[in-house]
Amino acid sequence: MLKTKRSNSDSSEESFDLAIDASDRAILRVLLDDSRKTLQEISATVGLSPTTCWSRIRKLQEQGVIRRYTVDLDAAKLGYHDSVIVQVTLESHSDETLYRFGKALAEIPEIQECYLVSGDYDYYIRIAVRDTRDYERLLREKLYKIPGIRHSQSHFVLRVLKEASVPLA
Amino acid sequence: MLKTKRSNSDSSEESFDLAIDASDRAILRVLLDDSRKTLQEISATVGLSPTTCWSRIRKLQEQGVIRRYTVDLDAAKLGYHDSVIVQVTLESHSDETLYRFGKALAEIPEIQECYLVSGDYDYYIRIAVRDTRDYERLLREKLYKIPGIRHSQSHFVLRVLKEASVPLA
DNA sequence: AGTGAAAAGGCTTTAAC
DNA sequence: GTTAAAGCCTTTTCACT
Repeated sequence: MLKTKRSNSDSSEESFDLAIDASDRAILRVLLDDSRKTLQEISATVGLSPTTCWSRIRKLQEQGVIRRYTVDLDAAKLGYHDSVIVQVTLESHSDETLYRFGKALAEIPEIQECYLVSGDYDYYIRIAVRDTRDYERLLREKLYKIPGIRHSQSHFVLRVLKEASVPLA
Repeated sequence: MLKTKRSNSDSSEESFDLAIDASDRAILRVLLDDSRKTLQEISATVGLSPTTCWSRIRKLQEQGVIRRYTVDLDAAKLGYHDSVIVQVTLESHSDETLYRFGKALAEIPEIQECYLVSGDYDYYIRIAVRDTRDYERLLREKLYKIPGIRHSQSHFVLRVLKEASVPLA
């Protein structure tokens, strides 16, 4: 097994590259598309026996490659018809400010994604909103209530071309 | 059943608000966290019988609220240790340019998310990269190969505070 | 590592309340 | 919406290669 020391890693205790081969990736590709496929169906696609697929899947779970089984929901059908990307610049870039701000953000349920990025220590946020009025309310009542914002810029999402999923090249 | 006509919707043929109550949301919350929970477990959490949960889940699937069952993968464990947010401004804002550019973007597997946003008709993109060298290669060999880019700005993701999931407030 | 058969258990459906 | 029950199919284990 190839083990390569990695410098960074904020999502794993293991700092080694895992031995994931083409069959594993084939399995993951099937599960990404439909995690309720039966072992027989998976087996037919990847060309291994159901049992082998099962033990590989179990290993992938134990390694944490598969973090969880979940559902993909249609936000619009739940009333969240729009999405807004907000870029926030903070007044202070101290560790404490960054930490406090990040924690406050994570508690807002409408926030779908939130990244601290390099450059000017900005946050990139994507918010799900019911409509423009809801957007205005969210910003005013929730986002701007968090102290420490120097500046923010919003962009409405006009079209979603691709949504999150891990590449398996 | 309350039916309200909606103006926009690019993800659904149905342009009505669906009748989703607190129990449905409770079920969805369980499934988001673990879509392999048994009906008995779900039933215990939401306080309805397994059969009722089952028929509600089936309805949610038919309505398209549940788009698919999938897995949540750890990108870092698959070798994608970093994430970069790229903001792209196009030279032309014609329909054809926007369409062609968007289509070309969607074909790049490393692109995790891609949004066309209002304002200056920019694209917001998040790319999964193996490391900084991989990032440079991706930009040079894939992104910049697409014609029509006026300007682009990259921000490395330093910390992920929250990842995509639909709010169920 | 992969395979195949066999047991244990859950899903799905129907029917009655 | 609920309970009960039946058949079917999966997952999971285990012994073997």
